[in-house]
Amino acid sequence: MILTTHKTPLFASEKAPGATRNRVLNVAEQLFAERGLHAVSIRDITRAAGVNLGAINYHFGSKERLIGAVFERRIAPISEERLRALEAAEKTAGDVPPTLEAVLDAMFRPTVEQAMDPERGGATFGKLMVRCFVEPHTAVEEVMRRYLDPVVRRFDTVLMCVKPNLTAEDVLWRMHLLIGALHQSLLLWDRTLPDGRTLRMEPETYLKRFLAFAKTAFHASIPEA
Amino acid sequence: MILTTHKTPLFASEKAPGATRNRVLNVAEQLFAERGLHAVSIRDITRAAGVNLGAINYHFGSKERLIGAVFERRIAPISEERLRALEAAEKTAGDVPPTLEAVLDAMFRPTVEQAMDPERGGATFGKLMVRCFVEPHTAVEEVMRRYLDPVVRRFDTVLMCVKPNLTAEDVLWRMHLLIGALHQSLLLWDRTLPDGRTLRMEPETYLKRFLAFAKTAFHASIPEA
DNA sequence: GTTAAAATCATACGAACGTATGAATCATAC
DNA sequence: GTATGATTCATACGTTCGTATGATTTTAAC
Repeated sequence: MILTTHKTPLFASEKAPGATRNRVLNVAEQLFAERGLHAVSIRDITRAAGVNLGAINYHFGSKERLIGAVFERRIAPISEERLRALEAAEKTAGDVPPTLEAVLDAMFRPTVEQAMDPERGGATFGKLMVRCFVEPHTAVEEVMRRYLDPVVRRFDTVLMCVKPNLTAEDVLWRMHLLIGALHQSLLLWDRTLPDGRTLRMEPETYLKRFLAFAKTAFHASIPEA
Repeated sequence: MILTTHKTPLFASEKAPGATRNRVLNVAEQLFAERGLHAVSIRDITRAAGVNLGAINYHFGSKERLIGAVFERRIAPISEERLRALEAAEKTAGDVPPTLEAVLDAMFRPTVEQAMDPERGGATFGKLMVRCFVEPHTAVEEVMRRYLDPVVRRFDTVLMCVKPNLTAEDVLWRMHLLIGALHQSLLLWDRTLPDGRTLRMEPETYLKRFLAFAKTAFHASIPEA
């Protein structure tokens, strides 16, 4: 019996499969990053994407779920990369804990590299991520819990071995300070400052400098009392 | 000629002057900090404040202007404090530039102390400020430009004397990283983490630790190439 | 071609939005 | 008292919001 069924269709039209869905995701990411989650209506998105108003509710169910989908598309690979890099660092280190440098690299390199790669959202997603951290949205919070919490917990555990002189609270607190620093720099990445300057730099330079900053900051001794 | 006019009226009612205006400001600050600028309607505010719907447009002109007023009420004193503290540090130092520690203290102490003082908005305003940084709003941007730009420019200049081995871009970039770190910690100040922990600590402890973090981070050497 | 599912479309609904208006109420000055 | 300005109030306007619906078009399998 010969089955002529093919799962991957030969496109009769010029349109790629999921073209509408993807265009909506891209445009939504762009607009959300530029104006904020609440300030963008689904009409803004469908208009800019050149698709029908109903497209969003058809493909995503609701605006809420669209926001979740936009965020998840980028955060999922980052979380995986982070955990993979951390594991690699542990493997390299062998029986002793990995170096602080290696752990911080595993934590921040995935985000920075993604934020510098136009194919994966570039600076746009960087800004969106900051918004998702700040603007409370049920759908986003669920996605963040699912992807980010395990990462933070995992890194937290390792870092306590790397820096045994710090308490658990110290480690967590410093980690969050660095995440905040990262976000701020992503937010300002392509913004022109009041004096006309910009903070843009080469991706590799950025990564090196940020990691140097992070490593030094993390080594700060705890003040007495 | 005896004028019996008095500018400060003896209140016939129990209501303080500007009571409605102030209640609106307080409630709006609270709600904006909790839910974000765009997610709060003026009906939410007037309902929570127990005042008439028209009160906001009567006292502030528009929602936009209310947002500006809420933000300005807190950021103005902070900006003044920062500049005053920086001047004091320069005076103390005499002919040489002030220490990095003193400059960072002048920059961050006002915000932290305000964020710890319930009388001046406490943690609520800390969160609101983060939102104002992230959510673009015409009225807020104008206020931020007016108050924050001069401060950053002034500190920038001084810091370049304090750390002459850094370029202007380095100084600016590190300053923004630290501002991001500060904001993140304000945002998380009273948030319960997934494991039930919190990052709350004594104000004086917080300030000491953050300044130690900032000072160390700022001293980080620039990576080669 | 026929058929059924998937996708797109124009359109409508009720709710909530920011703002404006004019009457009612209050406080103060004479 | 009366007059005047400041404030509060109930209410209405036009717009935009997210979502739902049913018709229409497109796609893929036979």
